Amino acid sequence: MCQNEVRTRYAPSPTGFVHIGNLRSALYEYLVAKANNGKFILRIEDTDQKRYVEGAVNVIYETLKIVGISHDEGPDIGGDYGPYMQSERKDLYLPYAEKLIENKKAYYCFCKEERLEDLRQEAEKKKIQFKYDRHCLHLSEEEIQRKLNAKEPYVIRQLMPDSGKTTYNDSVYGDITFDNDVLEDQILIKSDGFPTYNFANVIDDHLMKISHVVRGSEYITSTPKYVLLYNAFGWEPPIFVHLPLVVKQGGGKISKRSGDAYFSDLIESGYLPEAVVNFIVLLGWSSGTEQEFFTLSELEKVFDIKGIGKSPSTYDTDKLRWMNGEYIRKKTLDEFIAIASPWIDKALQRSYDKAKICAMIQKRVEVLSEIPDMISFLNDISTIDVNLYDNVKSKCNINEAKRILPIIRDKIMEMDVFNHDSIYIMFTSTAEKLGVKNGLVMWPVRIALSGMLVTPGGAVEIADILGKDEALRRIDLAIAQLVDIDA
RNA sequence: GGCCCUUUGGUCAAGUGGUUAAGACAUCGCCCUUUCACGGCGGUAACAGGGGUUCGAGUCCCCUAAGGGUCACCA
Repeated sequence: MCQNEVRTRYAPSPTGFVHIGNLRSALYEYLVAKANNGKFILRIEDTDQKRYVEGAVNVIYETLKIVGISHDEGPDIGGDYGPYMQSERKDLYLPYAEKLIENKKAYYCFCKEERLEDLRQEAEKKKIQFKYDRHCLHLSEEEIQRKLNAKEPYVIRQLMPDSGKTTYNDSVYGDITFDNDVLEDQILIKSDGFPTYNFANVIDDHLMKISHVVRGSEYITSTPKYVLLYNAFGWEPPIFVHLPLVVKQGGGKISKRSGDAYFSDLIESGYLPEAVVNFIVLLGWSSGTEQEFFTLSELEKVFDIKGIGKSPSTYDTDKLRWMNGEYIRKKTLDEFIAIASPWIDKALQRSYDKAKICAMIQKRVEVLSEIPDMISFLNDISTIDVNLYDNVKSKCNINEAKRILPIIRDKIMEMDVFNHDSIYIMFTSTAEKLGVKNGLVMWPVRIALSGMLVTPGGAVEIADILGKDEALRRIDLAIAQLVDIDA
């Protein structure tokens, strides 16, 4: 294997859902690897047994699959550096921690959680930052051995230097320096025997030969601790690539309550995976060109770490909607029929020509979930609000409707061929004969056919979809309603 | 609060000392037109503030402010 191979990893913890910030990380990690002919590894970080969620790992596989990201190594497909499920690696971490203890870079801690809690509250009262007081650092060898023999629960803590500074280079943010004395003696091994994320990520990234650690910027402040760990082991740290956060409108981390933040929600409400990917990759990354539409495979070629910005970006649904609409419009009619069908079926109680409906709505749909409301009038309509006949621009009003509708009804009756073109000709020739604008004919017909002020498509398209019989029925109904109205 | 990071229009953003400071979404207006939408054309709108450095600063430095992140036996 090539020594300088680029290897990145997506290391989610299986909490049940993948939100878009998380998905964006996965995307960037994938793209950093692919743009450099590298490998993309999936590792599941399930060291917190308390947070285990049934089926969550499948959600992750499913999400990656829908998005079109495929991993080169992972729990489901194996690889040379497995296992890829951290819980299955459990026993591998302790020896590393013990080695650190030997080298005086870590120590056993037997402090009870209650004691820590008291310390924490005390610190809060004094308004100072809580930091473990190293109570157990000074235990004698014998004392430690005695407690160990007595099976007292313990954790292992990393011993931080208490002076000096630690600096590391980040590909996005540049050099970042921390005073060592702000670093707490963090826990490496928990009392249940599992490693903490803080320990496991370092061990695993090293063992799995991860070259670029790509992750959210919330890890910036804990990275010096990891660097110290790499140093303690004498390992070369990876290249760090911290990503600016995606925040919700108004600022703040994306959370469950901030709307359509979960990828699965987006898909269920009719956003296209490729649109979401395209939108999300542009949140914090720029190609430097004017191009704004990218397929995944294009991104695999042009993605560059240099294009990643430093400032957090807002998750703005307006632009996502627009972009989704663009993707919908770019589809062929057949493709659109395929993705719109479930939504049409959901809305329609009677059978109409789906292709005609799709041709009509394709340019008007931004998100698939809009479809049912858009076409529900095709089922049936309730009593028409006669005020809808009033329209200044087409010079229509109730009286004109009363005049025009019966004429159109008779014309339709005479038609043998009832399709888009013949309907259009019938309307326009009628208008011509009457010496009025097309709009004056189309307006009342469209209202009579739909009962709505705004419809996806005009009188011709709607009549065509409804068919001769239904169109006639609706116009008759409208006429009957108008008879009793004095305007 | 300590530490770290960020700051170009409402939003996404280009910009790497010299530009009339791009482009996109949104918004507004006009055109097209069979309502709406699509499409076309055009408009409004930004370098957080203050000091430096420099012939010259959105670009470099410092301070202030605002926002965010982080301070767990979560990741």
